[in-house]
Amino acid sequence: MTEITTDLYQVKEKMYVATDCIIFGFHEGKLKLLVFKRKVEPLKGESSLIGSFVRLDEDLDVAGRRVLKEATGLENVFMQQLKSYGKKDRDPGYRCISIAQYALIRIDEYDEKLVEEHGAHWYEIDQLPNLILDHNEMVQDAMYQLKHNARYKPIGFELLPEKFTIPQLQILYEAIYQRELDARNFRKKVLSLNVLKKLDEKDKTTSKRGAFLYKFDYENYQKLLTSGYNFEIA
Amino acid sequence: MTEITTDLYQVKEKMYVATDCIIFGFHEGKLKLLVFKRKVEPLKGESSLIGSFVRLDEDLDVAGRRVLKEATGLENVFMQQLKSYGKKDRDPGYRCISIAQYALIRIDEYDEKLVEEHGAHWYEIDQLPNLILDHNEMVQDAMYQLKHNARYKPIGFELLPEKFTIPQLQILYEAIYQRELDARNFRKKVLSLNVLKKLDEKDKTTSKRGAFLYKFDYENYQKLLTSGYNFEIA
DNA sequence: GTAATAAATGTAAAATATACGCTCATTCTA
DNA sequence: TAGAATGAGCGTATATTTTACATTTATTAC
Repeated sequence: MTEITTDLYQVKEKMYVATDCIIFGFHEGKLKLLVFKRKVEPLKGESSLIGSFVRLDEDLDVAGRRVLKEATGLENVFMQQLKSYGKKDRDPGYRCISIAQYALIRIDEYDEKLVEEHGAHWYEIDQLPNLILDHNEMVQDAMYQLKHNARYKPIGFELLPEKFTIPQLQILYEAIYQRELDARNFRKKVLSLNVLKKLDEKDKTTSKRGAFLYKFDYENYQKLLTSGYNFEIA
Repeated sequence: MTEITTDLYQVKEKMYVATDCIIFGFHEGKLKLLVFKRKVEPLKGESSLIGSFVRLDEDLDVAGRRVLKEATGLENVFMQQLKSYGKKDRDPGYRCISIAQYALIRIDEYDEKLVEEHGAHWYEIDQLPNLILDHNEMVQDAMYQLKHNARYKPIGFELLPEKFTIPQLQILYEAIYQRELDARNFRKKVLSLNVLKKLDEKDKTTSKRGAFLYKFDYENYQKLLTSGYNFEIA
């Protein structure tokens, strides 16, 4: 057996490695978080993020996607590592570190039944219940990260349906930044990024006139990225 | 025994948890990385980051600081979690995930003897040797993170001696960003941040006239932070 | 056909970033 | 001890970006 990672020490102790998922969604103009109810003791009935142990034959990111899929039915969504939480007594039962990963999902796409089976519930981001262990901290950190990332990468689009209007996009960014944005300036800015494809369709659910639908232009985004473009949004 | 973290699964498998340290320094106008030589098989003699298993009774960040101290003798330096590396086969010997943490140290402060004992060597950041396992990736990620962070948090100061001149600070930022900066604009910008205390001393090692020494003003920095100040540098 | 509603557009002022050249303080040496 | 040499330190003009703000337009409902 090879033993590679450490030079300094012989102290080799195994521990549990878990991953917890911070699942963001956007619905009715509100940024929301998917919160679960524990079904087993201890802390049965308490609110919590959804998580799982990482299996020995499973990549870390694969574990996150497995959890997400089992909780929501969704695959191929935006998911990114947030941070590891490794205080020695973070879990009172045994030593376990958790790598938190956060996902951005289109609420119209997830499987409600699956979610219900897990006792899940969407909460508005500023009306969250108290969560077990260090999950509150995870959510806070994820929220910070989301705000930060949304500013430089167009990840906001991951939370919207494939087709969306500029006003919808603005409301999303307002929810992320938790402040109001100027409609004219916002429109100017996002259009100037050249990553939106205007469609010939309109969405008329919010106005009589209707707002044009757009798609995110992944190809052009990639092209601009490699040419060293700056994507500061809003 | 309580079992808290997971709802979904009973699959509970322990694994090794390691931490690897990416140690940046700044010396002679160059950004450098501390690289170690493995002293044990397998891969004996290969270049590597320094790391250790995380102990069962040890917080994750404490483990990072322990490794850093044992490798360099330094405590109380800037250290921050980078990312977890968790591919199932990243270490050919056994399943082990590693949480990479990066440190910024003042090269004039570290204990050379300790470093030598570990077969360590400072490499310029653009002349690194090949490293074992996924350590190259860790360094790349850390470099990206450093560039990014240096832009919004005044972490650059962590790499300089306590007293430094503006031209020195500029050279550091040039090393981090890997491009030249305009001396007049750089000076204007950093001074406008109001986090530098000008001292009455001069450093005359690089010019006849001498350059005034400054200290980073942590107090004022904290004050400005809480008042929501924007710290974009360079 | 008119009232109502949100979508869409433009421009001027303020703030910020960039580009660029000269003087100053000090040391070295002739 | 005068003056040449060197990097430190400063200021201003221009370009770019951000902000603030008001009106018209397309469509539906009555």
